Amino acid sequence: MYQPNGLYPELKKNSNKHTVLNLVRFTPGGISRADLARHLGLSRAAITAIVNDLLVNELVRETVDGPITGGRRPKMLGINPSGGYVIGVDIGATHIGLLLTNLSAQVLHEIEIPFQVSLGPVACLAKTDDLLRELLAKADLTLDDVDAIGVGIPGPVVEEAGAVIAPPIMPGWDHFPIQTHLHKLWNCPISLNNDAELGAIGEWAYGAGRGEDHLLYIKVGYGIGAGLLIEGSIYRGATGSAGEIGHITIVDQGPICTCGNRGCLEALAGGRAIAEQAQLAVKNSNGRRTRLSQIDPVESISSYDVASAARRGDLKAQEIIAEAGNYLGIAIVNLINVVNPGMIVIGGGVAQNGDLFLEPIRRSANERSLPAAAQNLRITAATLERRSTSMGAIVQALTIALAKKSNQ
Amino acid sequence: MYQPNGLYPELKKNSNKHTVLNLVRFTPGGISRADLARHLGLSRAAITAIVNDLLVNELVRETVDGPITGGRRPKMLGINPSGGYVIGVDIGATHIGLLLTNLSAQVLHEIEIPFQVSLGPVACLAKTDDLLRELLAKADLTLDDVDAIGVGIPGPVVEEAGAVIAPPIMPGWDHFPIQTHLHKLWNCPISLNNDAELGAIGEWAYGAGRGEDHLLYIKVGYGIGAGLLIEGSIYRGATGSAGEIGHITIVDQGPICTCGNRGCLEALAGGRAIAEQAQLAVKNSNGRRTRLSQIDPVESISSYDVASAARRGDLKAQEIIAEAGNYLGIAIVNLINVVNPGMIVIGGGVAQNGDLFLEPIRRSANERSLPAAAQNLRITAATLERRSTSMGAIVQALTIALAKKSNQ
DNA sequence: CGTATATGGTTAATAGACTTGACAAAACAA
DNA sequence: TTGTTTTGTCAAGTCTATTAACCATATACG
Repeated sequence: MYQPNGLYPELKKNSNKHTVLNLVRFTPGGISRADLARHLGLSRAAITAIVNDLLVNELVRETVDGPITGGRRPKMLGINPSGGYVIGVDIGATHIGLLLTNLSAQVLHEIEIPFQVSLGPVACLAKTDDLLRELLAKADLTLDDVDAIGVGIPGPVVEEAGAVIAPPIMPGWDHFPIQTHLHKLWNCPISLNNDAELGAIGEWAYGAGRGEDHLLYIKVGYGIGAGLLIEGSIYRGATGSAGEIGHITIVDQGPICTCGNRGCLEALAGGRAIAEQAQLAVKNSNGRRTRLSQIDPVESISSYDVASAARRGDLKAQEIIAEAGNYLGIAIVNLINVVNPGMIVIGGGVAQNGDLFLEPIRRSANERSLPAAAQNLRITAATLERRSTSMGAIVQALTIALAKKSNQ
Repeated sequence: MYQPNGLYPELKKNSNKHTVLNLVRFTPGGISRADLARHLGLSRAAITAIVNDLLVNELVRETVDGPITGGRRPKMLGINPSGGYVIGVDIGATHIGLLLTNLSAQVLHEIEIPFQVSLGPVACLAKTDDLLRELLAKADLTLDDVDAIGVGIPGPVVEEAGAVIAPPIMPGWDHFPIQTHLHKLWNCPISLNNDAELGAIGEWAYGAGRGEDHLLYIKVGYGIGAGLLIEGSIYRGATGSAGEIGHITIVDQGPICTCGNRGCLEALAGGRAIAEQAQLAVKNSNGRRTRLSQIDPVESISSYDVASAARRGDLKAQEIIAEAGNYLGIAIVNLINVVNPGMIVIGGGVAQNGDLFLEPIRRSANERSLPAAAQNLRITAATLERRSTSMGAIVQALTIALAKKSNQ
């Protein structure tokens, strides 16, 4: 089951209590005591004791009668949504998004604005602070009402430092103490994570990857990153930079990448690459009218514009998207042979094109990866769409909030 | 600490007892009760009880006085070597090797012969059976004296089936019931694993990767495979084929590979590719005398011959080895960004060339992988040399043997 | 040398988590 | 209705680990 990261190691005590809490959290529709006993391999009596403890602390509540089983009907348990709030923050390369939810992860309020992360940490975090206070004002709440805040950032996070290391698309952020800075602003427990990791957690908890033991989430936004979830916990590697697939080499002497190398995946299939190719195509089209050429100035064409034009039938845009899918397919075949996931979920703006983008990937996977790994592998688009990362941040925040409450 | 695979799930009970046993097994020079208490986060009193249980069952024994600590000198604990034997079997693409050890993994006898795994499962397993009985005869033992046998095989193992799926270098083995077949022959607990995974375990337990939490072992033999050890346990992925890196694409329209695709790593840097390039080089050398050209017939030149010639100064052989290292470097950069290991250990025949082979790899890693992942990453050659895989098989066999004895 | 202090290991009493086995509650089937 | 099945609870007992005391053995220092 889901095990949170090492921030609150006291969770190792009372481990069954926390496993129960996690099963209640992540089982759609709730779960009965008898099912908990079966999942945990404990007696029903033991579960009764654990659940009673969670009931008196008002973390969990009995919701409805469960399905008919041929005997006494089970009482379903769910997280008690009242008694607290959490916030999820998604800082992307070109946007900032925030969600406010109750303790059962139901979204109460939401804000999203365009913002360039390259403007640096001070400006970006100040803007994030403004937005967070705006979000709280909407809900008529203050920071004291918030139990925990999860934050996602598009670079490799070193957990102990609460900072990112040399992130190619985040100039100026290297080693900036993000976690400490935010803690000073908000005085509230904060979980800082990589955006693709959070996307994986979000889709695993509430989206397309529900219940999958070996989930690989690939985020194709301005940059490209991957989050790997193994039996419900993030795999971060030795120094926290696992899944940084944006800078693996795909074409030996390909286009120059922001990281300084050539032919990186991100420089071929990332949102930035897609936008640049579309701009180039419009410039070379000699004024022929297409959906893309109507955008003015040409330099403002974004990957979202290309994606939207492709969905509406623009042939050049479709070609650009399919080509990006093709490059991503090559990278994914390597990932399949190395990681052998049970499911791959593709998120980020470009992935919302569905099969146009996914088909080249599926084709590569079937043709080029080993049968042992390609059998039973599902490749789908993210179902939380723009919210994958911020819902993942909510999951992390809830983990902290619920752990705090259950140890009072 | 090391957790064995799911074969004997009753290990989940008495988990601290087994953690103690594993710490005793894998700590060089043994470990004291006080250190066990610190590692496990238990009281010294609890450790005393657990250790007494292991002592009366003769699994563990007090060895020597430990180092001076400024107080009473600790008594070191080690595995009791007497009372049982295990066997490790390494079935490679072109050889079969067997080790016989006592319960503290000290090698008592050893056999290795050349053998083509492509001759098929029936012939290969019959030959293995002959060798195992020869090994037992050498030690004046019978199969009844053997507690468990670990077996390594160069293809992706599906644990539940005890078989391999579509292994490119093992024609005729697809879905053959290896584990059942061997169990009928030997009537003894058997652990069947992929050879690269066992290499990783072997180097982690007794070789270059001791104590490393995120170890990637890469085996460059006739084929190329990788084993990933995360906090002491093998990562197998969803269907058991994680780490099959031999067939990731390196050169888009490169040479044809045994798997049917083009430009696979194995077809560029595997032992087979190295041998073929050397044979070609000799044929094109117009009779110039080199170390390699003295081998007759030319078709019998193996990757071991190339490696040995390179070590003795043959320039053409060195060039071939360095080029293979270069291709492997490209693949490893991708692995570093995806898996973010703390250490990479390179094993297999070619790796015994040391820096000649490792330098191109280290150079790629530093130039092309992300700083967050490349910092603190060590890349070294395997120290168990030809025994990496068979010692890994011994580790797996010992895990079964000790679990059996401690649950009596 | 004797004494203070630190570490290593054991013991007995105690606390907490889980199991066992019995039983009531609530459903279905005849 | 009665019998069967499943869910949930209760009380007694078991097992594991903790606490706190103790002894054993080392160093440091006057």
